[in-house]
Amino acid sequence: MHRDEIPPGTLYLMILKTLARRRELHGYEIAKTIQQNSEDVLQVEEGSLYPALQRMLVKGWVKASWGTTTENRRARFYRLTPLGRKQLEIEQSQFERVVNAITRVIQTA
Amino acid sequence: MHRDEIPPGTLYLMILKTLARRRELHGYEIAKTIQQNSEDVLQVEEGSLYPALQRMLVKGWVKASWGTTTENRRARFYRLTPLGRKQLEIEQSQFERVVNAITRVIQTA
DNA sequence: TATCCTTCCATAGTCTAACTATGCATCGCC
DNA sequence: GGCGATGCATAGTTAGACTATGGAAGGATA
Repeated sequence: MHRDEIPPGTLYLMILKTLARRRELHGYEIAKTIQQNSEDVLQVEEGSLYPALQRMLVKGWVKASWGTTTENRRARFYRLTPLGRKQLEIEQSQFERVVNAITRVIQTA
Repeated sequence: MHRDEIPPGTLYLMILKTLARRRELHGYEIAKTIQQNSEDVLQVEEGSLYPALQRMLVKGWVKASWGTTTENRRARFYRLTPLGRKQLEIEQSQFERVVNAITRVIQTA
């Protein structure tokens, strides 16, 4: 089954939202969660995910701590910060706003 | 009123769709049409539009011819090619597919 | 034992495309 | 004269998702 590329910018939104409902997740879990929730349409490449998480750390949207998974593997766990939670709201409303606008254009046009 | 940036890739879609229902339009008209149909949410910058039209010419999605506007100005008119029409269908279904997937992620997550 | 898949992290480098800034020209209006 | 709107176009910047690649550790299997 063919997978599509993720439109630049929306990766942040999906990561933020995925983290918002959990206490903490590590990178691999985030990727798998997004893939599953998109019903396999979206595939988050590792070369996209980890740089994005680094940027989000710098921006202060997430915090990270090293730990071990249930399978006893070394992993880095990410948690949303209050700033990240605010950013999520911004990104979400922005997304809806833009998608609605585009939809109007390609319906009305 | 704050305007949002256009997600990379969707500009093609909006231009194609805008041209699909007209015989021909020049660049400035395309920009204004998109802006109006989006209810002023989307602002197509000239520095985005004209390079995009050039690329679409190269791809063979549009044809161009010089003429004069109703206001007697020199302008370049663009028309959709059959290839452009096919591309429109591709872009449109791709857009819906991806947006639906993202929506699932940010609702389910 | 060797091999292979999966899980997990990370970086380097490429590439697309939307952006800002800038330049040009003409028209109408004040 | 100046200014805004109409029109086209290019140069250079930037963000961010991608490919490719590297590593390490676990479990399964031959």
